[in-house]
Amino acid sequence: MQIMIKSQRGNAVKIPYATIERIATYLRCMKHLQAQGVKIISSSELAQNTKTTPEQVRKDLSYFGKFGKTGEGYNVDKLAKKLERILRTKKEWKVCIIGAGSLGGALARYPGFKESGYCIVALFDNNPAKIGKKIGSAEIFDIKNFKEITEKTKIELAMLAVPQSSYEDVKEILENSKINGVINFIPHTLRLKTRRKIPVVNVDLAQKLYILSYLIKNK
Amino acid sequence: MQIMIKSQRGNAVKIPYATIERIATYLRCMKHLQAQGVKIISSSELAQNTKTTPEQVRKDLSYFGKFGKTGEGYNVDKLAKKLERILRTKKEWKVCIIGAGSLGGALARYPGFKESGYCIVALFDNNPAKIGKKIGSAEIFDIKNFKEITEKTKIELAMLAVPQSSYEDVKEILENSKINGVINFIPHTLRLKTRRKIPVVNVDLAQKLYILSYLIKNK
DNA sequence: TCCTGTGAAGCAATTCACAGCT
DNA sequence: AGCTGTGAATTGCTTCACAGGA
Repeated sequence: MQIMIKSQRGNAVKIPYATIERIATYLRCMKHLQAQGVKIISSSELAQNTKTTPEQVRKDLSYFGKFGKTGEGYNVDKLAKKLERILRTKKEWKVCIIGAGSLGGALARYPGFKESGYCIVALFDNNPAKIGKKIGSAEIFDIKNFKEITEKTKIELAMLAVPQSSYEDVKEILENSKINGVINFIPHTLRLKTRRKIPVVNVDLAQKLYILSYLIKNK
Repeated sequence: MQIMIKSQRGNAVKIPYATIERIATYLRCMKHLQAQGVKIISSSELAQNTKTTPEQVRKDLSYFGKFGKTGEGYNVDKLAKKLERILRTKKEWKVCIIGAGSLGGALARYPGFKESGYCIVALFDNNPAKIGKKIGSAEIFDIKNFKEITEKTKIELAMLAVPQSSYEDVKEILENSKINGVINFIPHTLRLKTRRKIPVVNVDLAQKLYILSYLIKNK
């Protein structure tokens, strides 16, 4: 899977999906380095911290511009800013979580989202006992009001953390909403059939264990 | 990244990593079909359910053998069994979770692991208030006893769900243990430096949001 | 001397196209 | 007629190797 972008000169360029994944990882690494007060980093050091090769780092970055200084490396603060700009248009995205069970609750409490500029502003559930309660600063709303609340609050992203049995219901709710992107933790490959194309990132937790046991068996 | 396996005839074959990921997804799909009572499925139907192409499905499966019937499709029960056998050697793997916070707790309660044959048998934490309590059927133990308990109980897999600040400590504990594989939810690229190679699958939750916002921006 | 940036080469994965079976 | 299995062709990704700048 490749992603088209416009280059600085205006001509279209194809970017490998794997490059985007690594760019996000480089950014995370930059933030750690900033916290440690590191000012300059070379492609080989960055590669070591992200399980890749120096050439790969340089090639990945070169899709988006020239960020380094020859013979020296990359300025950590500057590169962090550039990578942020590559990955998103906004400073803060508003995110909701569908499903206020243990997984939904854990996602709501996960500190990494806020740190990265993704703000969990609401949860949705169909359990009356949960509605009205708060997790952190995010309130739990009735899933019936999903469309209304997300549109009023301008929530663009949703994370799905409901049990498998609610999969079809949630799919329909999303298709009728104005949500712009979805992270799906339900073990089904989600494909929303709407006119406008809504990107979906599927995360299957059990799949990770299958892959792990395969790797152990065949390492 | 490619993975070498021995083919039926004994010669080594390279398998794309992406193929393994898809095989795990096909298996999940097979289980849904079994639950629905579907007996036969074609490569094109399977492809539709897993966001890929029929050719890709057939090619993926062909690395491991011939599982279909010409002109008909695949027997769901039979294929499910075959895929299980491709992905793992054991019926049940014992898994522990390091970190009994909200993420660790959510993973311990996640029903999908047990359904797939991965049994959460223990959690580890350093908070005395939590030690001795239970989540589902899994007890929370003192992280100090990690090596002893995992070896005695024959736990092979670990999932990391501790805060970033405990990253270095946990890394050391794992390196001194007999754990055979790790799923890492800490936002650091984990690379264990031990003599025997321990496979690690890194899952960075915030990274998924970065990717999503990139896809929205460039769709 | 050291490290970036990048065309070109090499390698890997996917898609095509069709033979073959039922 | 319909669907699998698979070499061959194609496309895409990574690695190489080196020019060029500090």
